Amino acid sequence: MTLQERKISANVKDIDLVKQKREEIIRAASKVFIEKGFHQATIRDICKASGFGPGKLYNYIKKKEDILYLVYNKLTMMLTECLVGAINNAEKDPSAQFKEALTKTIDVIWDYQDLILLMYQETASLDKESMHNILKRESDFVGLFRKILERDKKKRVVKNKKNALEPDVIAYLLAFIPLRRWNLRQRFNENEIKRGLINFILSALGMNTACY
Amino acid sequence: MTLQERKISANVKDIDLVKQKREEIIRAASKVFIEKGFHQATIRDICKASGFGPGKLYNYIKKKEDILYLVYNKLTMMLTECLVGAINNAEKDPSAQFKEALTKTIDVIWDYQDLILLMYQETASLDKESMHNILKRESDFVGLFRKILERDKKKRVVKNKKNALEPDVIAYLLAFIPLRRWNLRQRFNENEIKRGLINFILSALGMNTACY
Amino acid sequence: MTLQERKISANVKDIDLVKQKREEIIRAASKVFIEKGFHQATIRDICKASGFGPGKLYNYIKKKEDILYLVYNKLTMMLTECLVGAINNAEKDPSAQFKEALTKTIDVIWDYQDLILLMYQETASLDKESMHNILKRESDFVGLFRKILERDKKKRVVKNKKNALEPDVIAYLLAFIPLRRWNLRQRFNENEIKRGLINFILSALGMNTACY
Amino acid sequence: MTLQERKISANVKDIDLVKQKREEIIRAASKVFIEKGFHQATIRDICKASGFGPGKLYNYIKKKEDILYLVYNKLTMMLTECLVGAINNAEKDPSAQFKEALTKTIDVIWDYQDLILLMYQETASLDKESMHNILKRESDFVGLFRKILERDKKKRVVKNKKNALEPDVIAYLLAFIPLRRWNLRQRFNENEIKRGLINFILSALGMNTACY
DNA sequence: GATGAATGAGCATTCATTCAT
DNA sequence: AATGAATGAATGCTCATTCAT
Repeated sequence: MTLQERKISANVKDIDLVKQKREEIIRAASKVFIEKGFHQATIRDICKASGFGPGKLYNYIKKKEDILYLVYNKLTMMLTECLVGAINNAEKDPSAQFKEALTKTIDVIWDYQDLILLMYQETASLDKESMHNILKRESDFVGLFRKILERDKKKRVVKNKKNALEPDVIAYLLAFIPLRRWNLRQRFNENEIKRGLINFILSALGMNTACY
Repeated sequence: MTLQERKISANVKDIDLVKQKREEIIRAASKVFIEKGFHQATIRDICKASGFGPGKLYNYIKKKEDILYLVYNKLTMMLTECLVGAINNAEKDPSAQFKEALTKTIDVIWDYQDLILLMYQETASLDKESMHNILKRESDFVGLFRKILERDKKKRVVKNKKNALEPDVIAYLLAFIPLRRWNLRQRFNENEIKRGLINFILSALGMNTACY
Repeated sequence: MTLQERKISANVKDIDLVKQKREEIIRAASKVFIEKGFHQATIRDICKASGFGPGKLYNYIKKKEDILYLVYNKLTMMLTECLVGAINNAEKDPSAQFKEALTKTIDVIWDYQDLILLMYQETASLDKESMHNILKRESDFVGLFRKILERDKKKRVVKNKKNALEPDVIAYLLAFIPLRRWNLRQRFNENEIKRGLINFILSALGMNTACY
Repeated sequence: MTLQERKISANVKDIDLVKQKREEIIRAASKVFIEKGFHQATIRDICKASGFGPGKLYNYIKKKEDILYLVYNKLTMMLTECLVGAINNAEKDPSAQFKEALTKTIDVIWDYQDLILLMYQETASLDKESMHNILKRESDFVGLFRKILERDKKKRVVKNKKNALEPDVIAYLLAFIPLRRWNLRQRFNENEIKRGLINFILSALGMNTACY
């Protein structure tokens, strides 16, 4: 599950500078992409938001799409790290631990729902290699869930359903909030959405939801 | 739940001709949009695919985005009709009926997964009015599910979970196939995906999945 | 001073029908041209205003510009006839007669100021032949003035200035109202403008302006 | 009578460069507009004439119409400056001074007759703000004439006619040359036209024309 | 002679990318 | 390494004109 980053070549040689400037680009571009979408966002928009001139910007990327990849890369790194972190923090009993991991993950997803929505909408805008790379992250993310579910099944916390698709569906359910946000906003508040989703997942897994 | 279509004005007066030519446009544009996405697809692409010249094309629409709306409109109409049809076909016991409706809906979704993916990706490309219109269809779709679930709960087929978000999540799960297609293709075949999804939904609702 | 009309060929053979339909076209197009200008006005606009379809319209003209020529032709015919009429109506003494001709001409110009403005603005949009034809009308119009002024000079009504340009300038002054309309509207009313112009012309000619 | 320029925003930041490049655009576009008129002139024509590519061109303007405004702006600035300059050059007696100002102004008008004709023909092509701005220049120009005439009246050089429209008509007469050029060319040469016009104006004002 | 759908060259404008300084 | 003006192919769309019915 090592994350093999697609390399984006830069004119600038200083690796640390590249890393630092790309962070600035990611920060600015995220805002612009969320606001306008990838295609509507122009390089000029990103220049304005980042304070870079086009020449400077293109010293750190090769094409516009690279910026999208940088944003996605950052995001998927963060999400994966978050899930890994939540899981490894194993102090409590398996059930409570899973619930906590889920809660934490959903909290993070809530915070980044705009970017995650963007990711679902604009992944197709990536070239083959970038897309393959990002999809690999997602399948790693699903794999992480599979591992947790299997571990818990062994410990008999989760009722065995023998449904091989289950981890994929669970992982997919996590995108519920970003993808349904606009449809839910009028009818539910943040807590209702989060709790509703967690309860649904837990009961789908046959886990006790009493504590919520 | 009446579907209020947004009217797109045309230069051509003959209503039937407009209807017919727009079908051709929808057919051609669907292919192009699926292949390239809305923004990458040029009017010239759609002209080539439809055999229309730009002038002819613009006799039936006002702007590029109208074509996207026409495609969405067609799709959401079909999906809603399909679900309504499946539900009203009430001969069997509630449980069997729900399962059948679900199976049929998922079959249709499978057939149109490319377009549904497009819809999730490009809805943001619509103008306010069109987007509102399409989102309304989706919420009608969810409402349809809520109705079914509530009807079945009364008949004690479905275990009551008191989760107000449930219909939204179920409706959302139907988009699993289009949205996860690329992530699943390598590991599962059509039947595994369909059955896996149906089983997950049924067991999440607490319904017997033995027959599958 | 015979007005040699440029012939515009028509698909339709019936001469009277052509004449009648062209009158309708002129009526409708005048409104549209005044409102939007020649270039901004589309054939569709003229179709809408006239109730003609494009096919019908093009049965009576060959190109868009022909319509402009038809409008100009109508207008210059009317203006010339008006001036000729006013002059030939020779009952009073020369001085009074000239003043009356001037007054009447200016009244007509006032009524058609929109079209005359259009003519000054869009003459350049005509092709060579049409433009030549229209310019010929203008020089005929000037010639008419020259004739009057010379006749009056012999009768010693008008002081002789020996300025060969005078008739041209006087004719030009008649366009003062259409061309300066927008600059005058805020500061003067109809009567002030008309009287001011007439007085200026008369005193430039050295004629008594007491009666005004 | 301060001339409030409408600001046209540019992508290029260097103010001096903008000024310089816009001069080039004005130079090239003037030729093209004179030859073809504003609407017939395409951006490609202006690109070809200026040696600018469309991208470069649009770095200095926002829309095609801005070019027309730039041309007009340049022209009206020049005309006003010329008149102001001629007037302030007050060494001789009022009568001679007025004649000189008139002569100089008409010389300038002669030199720019093509552009002035364009201005009369295409002002309607400007948007509201630009048109308002240009009309303001014209009324300032008329105001300038009013001032001169009133000054001279006080000094009894010009016979008082008590005609409030007089300055407007005089200013209007200055456009005689551009607007009548094509009608005059065949019958008069440059000097005849200039002298004829000056004499007409002077005698209309009741000034001695002996020296001409 | 009327109808109105079809045609397609042409338009103004944008914007990712480059490259001289 | 930074700057920002220049590049120019490509885009969505219009509209005078034609022509089958």
